[in-house]
Amino acid sequence: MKSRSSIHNQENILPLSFFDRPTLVVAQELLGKALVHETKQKKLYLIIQEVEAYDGPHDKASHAHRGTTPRNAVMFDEAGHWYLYLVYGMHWMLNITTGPKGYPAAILIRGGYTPEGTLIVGPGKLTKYLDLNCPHNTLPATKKLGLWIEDRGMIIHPKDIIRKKRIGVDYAKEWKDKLYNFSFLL
DNA sequence: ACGATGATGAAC
DNA sequence: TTCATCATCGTA
Repeated sequence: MKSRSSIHNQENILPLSFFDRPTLVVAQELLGKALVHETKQKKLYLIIQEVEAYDGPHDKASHAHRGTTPRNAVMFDEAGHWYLYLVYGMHWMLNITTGPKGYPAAILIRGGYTPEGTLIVGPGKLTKYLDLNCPHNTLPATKKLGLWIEDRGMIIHPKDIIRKKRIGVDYAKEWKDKLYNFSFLL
């Protein structure tokens, strides 16, 4: 039984145990969950529609495959933490870390439905819509610190999950064709 | 098809 | 300290 306040707040924040599982499993289960950004001014959310897995130390598409650096260190740490970084000098990428401590993995959140049902396509557009940038980098997603993921009971049936190659990782040799991109359509 | 735009990491 | 690279996007 959930606590009374949890029900009243309509909040069911995904716990660390959700993220501390195989990355490909977590990636698929993130579809249909609500990504919430709350500040003093406003509360924004999207229903996660497209994700992409970066899994383990050998994945050549992953920032982690050359070992730990100041930027990617959070990928090696505990699951359920945000990894936010800038690409092309202008776009913020939002990732959530997965797997046990010491195992570098994360899931890039690439698309989502707005409350009005508009599909936001692309990780840079998604962070711009939610007004996200560096402040949340490395913070836990499993506490009420302004950015978290909620289960609102939406179920995406496995047969409705579209599985594709990852985008923008053609340099990743034998890892570039892995079907680590997951999405669904309403 | 390409330029914007700046952090990152590896080489030197 | 320099330099190539980049989990992208808007304009053409």
